[in-house]
Amino acid sequence: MSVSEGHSQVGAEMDGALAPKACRMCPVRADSFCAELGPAELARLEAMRSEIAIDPPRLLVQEGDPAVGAYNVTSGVLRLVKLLSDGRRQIIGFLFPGSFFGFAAKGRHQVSVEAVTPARLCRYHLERLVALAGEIPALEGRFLRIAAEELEDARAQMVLLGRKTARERLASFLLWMSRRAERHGLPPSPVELPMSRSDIADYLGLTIETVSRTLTQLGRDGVIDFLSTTRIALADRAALEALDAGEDARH
Amino acid sequence: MSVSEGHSQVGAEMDGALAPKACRMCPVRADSFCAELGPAELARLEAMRSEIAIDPPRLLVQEGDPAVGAYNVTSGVLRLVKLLSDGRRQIIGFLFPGSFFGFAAKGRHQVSVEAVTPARLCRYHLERLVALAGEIPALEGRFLRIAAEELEDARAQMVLLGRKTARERLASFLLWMSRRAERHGLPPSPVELPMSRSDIADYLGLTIETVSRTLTQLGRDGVIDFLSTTRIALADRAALEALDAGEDARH
DNA sequence: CGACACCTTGACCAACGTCAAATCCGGTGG
DNA sequence: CCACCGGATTTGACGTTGGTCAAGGTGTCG
Repeated sequence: MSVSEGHSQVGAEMDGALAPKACRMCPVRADSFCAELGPAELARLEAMRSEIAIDPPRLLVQEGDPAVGAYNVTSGVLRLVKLLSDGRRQIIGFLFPGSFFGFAAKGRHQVSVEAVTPARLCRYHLERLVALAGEIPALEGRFLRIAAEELEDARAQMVLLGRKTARERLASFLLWMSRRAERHGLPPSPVELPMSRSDIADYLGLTIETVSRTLTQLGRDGVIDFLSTTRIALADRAALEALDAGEDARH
Repeated sequence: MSVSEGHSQVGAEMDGALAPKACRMCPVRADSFCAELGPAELARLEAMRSEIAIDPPRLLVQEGDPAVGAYNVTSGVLRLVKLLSDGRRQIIGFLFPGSFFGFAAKGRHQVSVEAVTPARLCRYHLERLVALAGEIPALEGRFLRIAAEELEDARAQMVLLGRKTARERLASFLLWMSRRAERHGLPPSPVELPMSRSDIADYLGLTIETVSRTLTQLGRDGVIDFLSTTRIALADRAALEALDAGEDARH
């Protein structure tokens, strides 16, 4: 298992039949970097775009690969993964529809990207996209804003990983998923969890067992309700928010 | 205690006597975002620049402040801090000479910035700096690169905080300081630690006691040598690198 | 209906945190 | 130059959270 872009590891190329109008009709454009572009610019972007599909457990990108592609998620969920050499795993973040991925500080991707659910993405040639950004200041500004937002998320996650208890981590996670749903016009509760307990554990710096036990405990305490394993109603949002803020390590 | 920019919380304004040539003679320019600029552009930047000094334990910026300033460190060390509401503290990173600070995703700084040692910084009005970046593609590109590098650092730190043992965290930290020194033309060993044990603990997601005990243990094992509390020789770099990579949780 | 993957639960354990005391070290004043 | 002071650091004894190991459940898809 291994290897990278443009090979069988990656999902099949889709036919470009819809390409000319694909962007204009794209359901996630408002949430994506390409929202920044006018019609003429969008046409230029479309010309350098291809579409790919990727199903679990496929890798889109592997840690260490040369950074040749840049991607925008149109549907599905993916995870960003880093491994230690003995196999310990940390999930750095998730990609949802509208998310962008592609910048790499030193010419190589420093994370692997894997499908959590079947997903579709627009792919761009990174250098060409960077060149386009150099010509369109609004686009470069948008990328800068995306980077700043990701940095903010990463910093919040550092607090979670460095200082929060298991209960607080789960509360923060559930609220984060809830807020995300709300931002996309969905109800804030119940929350739908497309990723496995194992993914949640590796995202929160815990084990599967601790995630499971802690969720059970939150359920017993009436803070959440299980509609199913993957659908959770936030029964006591105030309690979750107190936990999220770290109001008291004892709860 | 509190509050923010432009007030007494911040160090005194320095006189601009050297200003016209200050940038050209600046010892950290090669490491800073302004390295990107030609003479004419540099003059424009200088015109919007002021210089400040800040001594511990002063705050340069407080979490939640509106983001009006952007800063470049010319000397000294600062720390980026986030707090939970019950007082638990996570240090998100350190700023060294040449480091840039200022982007905020939603108009407000999401971290506090505090002096670790007496420090000097160039200060810019954030909006004007952003406007300048909009006019100078190379500058905007540099900012994007800075953001990408910070993101990479943050992601590496997420692995550390989520998955590494105390021993591995200290090894990673010491190597990181060593590599940083080396990049700036200093010897990779001994490492000089300008920050307190408490800062190290809050950066690594540990307690002071665990930091102290773990360093003592690394010393007993011959991996490091204490020249003083704040100067540490890396006696067995290979051992540190094995720990850093997470080759085996048992060591 | 059965197999398999995923999830939950239980018993036990160890790494790291907490609480407390001793020691070190730099700065100050005699 | 030396004694003293106070904060930082180290060390020690002990407790707790979350990890490990090991069974059971549960649900989903042939």
